[in-house]
Amino acid sequence: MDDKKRKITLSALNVFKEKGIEKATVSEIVKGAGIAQGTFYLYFPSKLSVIPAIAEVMIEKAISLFHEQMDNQVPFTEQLQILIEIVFEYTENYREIYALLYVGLGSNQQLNEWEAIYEPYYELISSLLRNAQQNGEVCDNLHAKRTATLLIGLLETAAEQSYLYDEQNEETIQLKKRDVYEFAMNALKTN
Amino acid sequence: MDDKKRKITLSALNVFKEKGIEKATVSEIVKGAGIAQGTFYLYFPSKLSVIPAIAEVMIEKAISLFHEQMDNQVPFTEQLQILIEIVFEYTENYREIYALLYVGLGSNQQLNEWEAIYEPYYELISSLLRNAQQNGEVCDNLHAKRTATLLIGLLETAAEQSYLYDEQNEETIQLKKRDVYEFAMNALKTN
Amino acid sequence: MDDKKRKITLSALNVFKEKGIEKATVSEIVKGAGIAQGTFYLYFPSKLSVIPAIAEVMIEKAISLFHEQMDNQVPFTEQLQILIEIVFEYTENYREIYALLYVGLGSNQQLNEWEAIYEPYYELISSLLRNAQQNGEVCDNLHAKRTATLLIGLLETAAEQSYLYDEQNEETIQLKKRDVYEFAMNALKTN
Amino acid sequence: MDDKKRKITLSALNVFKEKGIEKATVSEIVKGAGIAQGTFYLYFPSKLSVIPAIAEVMIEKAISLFHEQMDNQVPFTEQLQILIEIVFEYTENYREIYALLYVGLGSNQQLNEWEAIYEPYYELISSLLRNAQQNGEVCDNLHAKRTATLLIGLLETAAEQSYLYDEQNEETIQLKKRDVYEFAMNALKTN
DNA sequence: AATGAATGAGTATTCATTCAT
DNA sequence: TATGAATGAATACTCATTCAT
Repeated sequence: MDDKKRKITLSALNVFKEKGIEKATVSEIVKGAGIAQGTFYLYFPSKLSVIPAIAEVMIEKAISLFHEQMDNQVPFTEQLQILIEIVFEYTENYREIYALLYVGLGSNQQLNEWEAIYEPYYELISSLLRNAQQNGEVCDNLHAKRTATLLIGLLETAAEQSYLYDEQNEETIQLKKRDVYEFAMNALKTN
Repeated sequence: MDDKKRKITLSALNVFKEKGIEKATVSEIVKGAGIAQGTFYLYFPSKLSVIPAIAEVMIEKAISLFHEQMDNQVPFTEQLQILIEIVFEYTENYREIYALLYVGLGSNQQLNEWEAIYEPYYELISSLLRNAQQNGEVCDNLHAKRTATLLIGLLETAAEQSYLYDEQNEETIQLKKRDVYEFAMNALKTN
Repeated sequence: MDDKKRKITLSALNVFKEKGIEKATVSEIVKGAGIAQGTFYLYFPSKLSVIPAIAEVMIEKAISLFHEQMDNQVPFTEQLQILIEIVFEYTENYREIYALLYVGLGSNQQLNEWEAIYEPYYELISSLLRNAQQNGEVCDNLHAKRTATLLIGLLETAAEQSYLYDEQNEETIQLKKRDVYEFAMNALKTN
Repeated sequence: MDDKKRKITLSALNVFKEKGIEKATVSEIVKGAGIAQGTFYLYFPSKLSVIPAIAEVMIEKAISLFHEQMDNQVPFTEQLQILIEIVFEYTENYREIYALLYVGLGSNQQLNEWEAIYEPYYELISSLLRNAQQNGEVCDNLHAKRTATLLIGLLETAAEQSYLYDEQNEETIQLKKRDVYEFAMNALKTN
């Protein structure tokens, strides 16, 4: 991505996170990016059109977290725990912006883009499941890609519930992680 | 709820659904409610303060769908299918508004209210699970309330994915329902 | 004056003093008067129409201050000092509302009323001057009524300057009183 | 002053004069200034913040009237008459706006600015008095600056009374000028 | 006379976007 | 490419006044 385009995207990410999409001003975004007001419009046609670029950046972050922390050598039980840690970690940091993007893309009628952006992430989890199936750790009957989608949905929802509703002490968060681990493991395991 | 307050809430629900919260105008809301502009402010202090009232109405609708369609006499496998139908049905109708409320409550800093409003719905599913546990249809080790929360999250996420990403033909939706049924049933069943 | 009318007038005086005429609300005025919103309009046709009633009350206060403190037996030099004290005292308390009324009456196009309301006060000072002229303490050539008008204007302006501009320590106020006493005494005395 | 800022100030002066500060609309002000609505806010943060700029313009006008009409060569008796003419002239033109500013600055809590803005005008009159004192035309005991303040107050009040109360025929105005001339001359002259 | 719920006209201010430089 | 001054459309909220009770 062009250097300035990236600067704008990252600045917008911060401003959207702090103010929400509607209350964020282009003026603040360009201030954060260190460019002039008009320059913004050389790279994006409108304020809302930055949103898909932000979504890309966020999935990049999730995927790079995955590559940093995931270990292909360990058994699936452990891999699932690592995955849960990853999802909880990025949810904690990006929960608000994630919800904003979800709505923002909706109002922007670019939901199809949303799916395309998520695609590589789903694929990553799919291959994890396929490996586990080959090792007999995960039930063979499950369709890897579709199950990956459900699994990610489950983990993200659990993380959101954790950071959204609960009083957010370390204890309840650990409890939630264990709960969702048990739930998912049961759902996936060979009988 | 006061008659006028309810009229305002329902009108706001419709307008928010069509335009989104930020682009909705109080002027349209009152037109829909058949009252004068100033009257709105006798019942709500601001445009955003209608949001919790809408959330209540929506949970009411979900709960009444549940009471209409759920059958306490049938086995849990069938109850789960009914539950999936219910969640997919209200998600189809209220997905956008649901997401809007999520963000709206957030910007309104009333997220704790959100949990309180959801509470009776979680409790409803909990009792379903407890009955199934007594009948030996669901694994006894599971904590009913916490599992209910995860289960609802899973079903809602699946429904959202279905209506959000997919091309929304009847076939893929049926496939998604089957997938999530299998996934959840595995997660819950006694071994 | 009718009891309720007086209650409304006094409440309006307080609210106007605190908020200014434009920012004062009828709602606050009636709250202060302990009556209902609609009752206000049984006594006054509009918010601005209370202003002349307030002006009357204020001149009443000035005149009653005069009757309380003025001593007809003492020489004019001393009477002038007493008059200065009176004007400074009511200016300190009612400066803001006085200015508001001045503008308020203007926008209300009732300036002629303003003069009529002031009339008894001017007359009071006139008779003071006439007495002093008979006693040879004040120059005989001066037209008592017209001089009274100038004198009141001078004293009120001096008091306003004192409370408006200066840092309002007791010392500068005493200095101002002495200045205006000398100025006025020179202007009035027989040569 | 910036060209646009001056245009806005002068337009606001006119609109305030016609409608009063509260009833004046920014929309009218910008129409009069020949600029767009938003441009107003590039130069002033709010409608009320134009007031000090107007006050400056008005004192400028008073001072330039003074420089045009005052003659340093003539005796003080004549200078005082010229001064009275000046004060009556600008009071006639700017009485309403002057009162509005007085209240406007008050509600704006910028009364200290008001004094600072008036300062050069007071200084001008002071030097007039000092010259007259050197020529033995004005009593040496008087403190020039403090007396100047009282004198201006007296003249402005007299002019206001003249244009405010009286029926404003040329005769009563001339009478008022003569009255205030006698009053002031007595107050200032050497005995 | 008294009430107070309902009305709806009216306006300052913001900010995405443009365009002359 | 880059700038940033200028634009002007768009809207939540207030509050004096009314009127059915």
